[in-house]
Amino acid sequence: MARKPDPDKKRQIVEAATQVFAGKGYAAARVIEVAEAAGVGKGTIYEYFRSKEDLFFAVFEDMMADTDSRISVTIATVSGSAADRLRAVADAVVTAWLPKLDRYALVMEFWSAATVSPLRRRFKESFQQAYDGFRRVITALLQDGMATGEFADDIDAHKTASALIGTWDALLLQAWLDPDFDPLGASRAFVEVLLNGLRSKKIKEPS
Amino acid sequence: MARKPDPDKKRQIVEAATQVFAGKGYAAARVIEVAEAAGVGKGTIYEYFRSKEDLFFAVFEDMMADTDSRISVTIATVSGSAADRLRAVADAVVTAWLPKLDRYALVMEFWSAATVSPLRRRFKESFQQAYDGFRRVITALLQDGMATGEFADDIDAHKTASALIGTWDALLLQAWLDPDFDPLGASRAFVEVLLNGLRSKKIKEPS
Amino acid sequence: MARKPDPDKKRQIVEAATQVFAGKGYAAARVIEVAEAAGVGKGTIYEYFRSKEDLFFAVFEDMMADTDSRISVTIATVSGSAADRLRAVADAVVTAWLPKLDRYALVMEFWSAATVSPLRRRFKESFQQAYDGFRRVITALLQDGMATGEFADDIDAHKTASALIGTWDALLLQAWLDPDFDPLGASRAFVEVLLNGLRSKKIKEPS
Amino acid sequence: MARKPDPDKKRQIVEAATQVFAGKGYAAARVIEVAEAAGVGKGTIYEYFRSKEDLFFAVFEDMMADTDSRISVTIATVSGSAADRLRAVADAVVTAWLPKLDRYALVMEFWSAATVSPLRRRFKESFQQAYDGFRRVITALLQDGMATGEFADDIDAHKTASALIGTWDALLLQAWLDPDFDPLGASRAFVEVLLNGLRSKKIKEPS
DNA sequence: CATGAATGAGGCTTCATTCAT
DNA sequence: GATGAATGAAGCCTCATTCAT
Repeated sequence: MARKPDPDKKRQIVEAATQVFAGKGYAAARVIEVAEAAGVGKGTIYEYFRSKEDLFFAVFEDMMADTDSRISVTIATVSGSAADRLRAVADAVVTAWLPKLDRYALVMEFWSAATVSPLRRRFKESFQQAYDGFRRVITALLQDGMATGEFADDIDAHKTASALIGTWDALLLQAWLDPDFDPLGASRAFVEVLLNGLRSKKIKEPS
Repeated sequence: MARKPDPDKKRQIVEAATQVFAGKGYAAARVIEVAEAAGVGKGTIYEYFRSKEDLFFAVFEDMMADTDSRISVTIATVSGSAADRLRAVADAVVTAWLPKLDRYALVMEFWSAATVSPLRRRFKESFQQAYDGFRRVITALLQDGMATGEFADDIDAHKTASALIGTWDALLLQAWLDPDFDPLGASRAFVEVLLNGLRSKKIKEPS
Repeated sequence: MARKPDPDKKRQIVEAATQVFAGKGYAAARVIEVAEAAGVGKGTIYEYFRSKEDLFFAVFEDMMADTDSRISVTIATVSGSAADRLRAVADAVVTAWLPKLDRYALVMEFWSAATVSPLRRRFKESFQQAYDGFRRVITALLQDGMATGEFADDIDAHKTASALIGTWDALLLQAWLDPDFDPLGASRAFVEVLLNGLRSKKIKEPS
Repeated sequence: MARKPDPDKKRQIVEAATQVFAGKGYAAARVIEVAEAAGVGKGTIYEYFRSKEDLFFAVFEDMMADTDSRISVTIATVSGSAADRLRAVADAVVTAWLPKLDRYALVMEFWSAATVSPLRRRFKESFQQAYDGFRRVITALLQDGMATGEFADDIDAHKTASALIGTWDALLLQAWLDPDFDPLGASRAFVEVLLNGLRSKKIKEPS
């Protein structure tokens, strides 16, 4: 019987693993469950991944790449005032994640794994990289606004960007916890307050 | 009469567990390690906690209570303008956590557990409760400022509060990831921008 | 506070243990449960018994002695024809056990322990002794009937006695299994058939 | 394709378990001992049985089925007078068990388990079923004899059957306890007395 | 390449027993 | 004597991984 070679099998497994890990968490997830979800035999997993942990990392990288690309696309596409671009990015981040809030649990899992696993370094680095990349984008955006006079010139762009990124992170977390929470609304309201603050000329120095 | 019951033993175990769980993560931590860290026998753990998971939840509650009480104290103590009180709260939150950033990993563990464990409901509820409590405090603070005319009257206090809380959360996370990151500085810079935005009369409506 | 010395405490513990072992079986019973049932501290058990197994054996001996004395009393009391005495013994055995069928489980436990425990020899010997004693009594009774001409003279009294004892054993077992089963009725009906057989002159030799 | 599933492995494990449980008792037996006796890994046991207890129940059912089938075969095979058939059944029961008296301990274990284990319902039901089935057979045999006039017509067939079954049970028990005891002889002698009693016309009513 | 039967290291937990009070 | 807090040996079971087919 000729076996149809399936070059997508790896992807198939990663996707199944994403579902399973998101649903039950890494520790509680069983390799056999991933295999079943992927519609392959248990042994097949090990044809493509050295170990469960390796598979986990593959899921992680897949997710990071996915998120990353969405943001990049948004940044590249939008034009207009710095404020408008910030609004667009904010909306892009939140809406990119909203439909897959169920996978948000995975992010927690990744953090958690970053504490524990021999992979911790890889995870942490990847996370930092992602954060740094994103922060750079936001920082640049803010500095752009400052350069054009749209924003006040005494803003610490880097720190503000850091905080802002964290805000989105946390809004999504709250949405995951509470299905009634409206992260997009909160994000928008918050961004407006922020933009307002950014535009003002006088910023009181932190004591 | 039997050996005198030691009322500190439970606390002693919780503290040891906090260390161990923070260091290696819940899944990787071994009950015997906790026992050794606490200087008790393995069986003793089970005199005080029904299971490893139960112990984990105790660690969680201990941390929540700890954080909660610090914030409450700050709120009760500080007086002055709404802005000053917000600054004080921000500093309190960040500085309360900074010295135990090493335990921040635990928060990740908790999130993770909230997804996975049979305790998930208890975790989620506790989390939401803590978040709600804190959000209520910040919301009240903002509304206070609006009532006195210190802040603009067209702010969505609740949403802003949600976002702000998340911001602190995430700043600490970044600090945990990157020892060079300065969460207090970022928090302060961000709060100033925010306060500036809050004080302005005209806030553009989100589209 | 003067402690009232309780010389019956040992008995108290044996009785509690009887209840607990009968209810849950030896293996499933916990020493603490016996202690609680006896209204003493866990450590107190070890003041009177070397180990859980030792306590178990004490329960066993207590039961054997109890049963033994009841039968002996019956035998000594009843007079009349051999048939009537057999009827009386049959009724005595069954009715002695009926009210404590709940403890019948204990007999099973004892058998079971006889297989396993380091005490196996003691158990087996005690059992055999009890069986032998009882068998001797029944054998004598049958031989008595044969001597007086009441029973046929070609009966194997010893073997018949063995079987008869086993019958009662097993009837009680069935009663324990099935609360609707009437061991007394079955015993009586069976004894009559048997007596009828015993009285007849012609017994066909087993092939 | 994976290693070819071995349809005998389950049987192999049940047989090993029968040996081990009979030898040391259920509680004292270790799963690893069964595994070693079966020549498989510890984990393999759990491929075929949910738990140690489950395995125990499988051993039980195996034994019951085995006994059952031997009796059934005997019943179906033998013809002749009711008395002859009863003799044949008696011999069949005793000789079926004699060669595996070493496993008789298991029956004790089963009774014990029926008291204790979460499986108690299943055990008890199975026991009762086996007893009921066997009793039905013997009852029918007695009634047959009554119908043909071979036995007296005032016999309580059901009760007599109950007692008779118990007798065999208990004879085997005595044989297990005492290697010198001759259960087949006792059974035969007893059956003859009994048959003699059954054949007589006048049976005194139990008071 | 794919599979899933087999494995065994290692975890959590129980509970009889000890011994300080 | 009495107690019950503390202990740790030991068992059942899970599940990632291997490898014969």
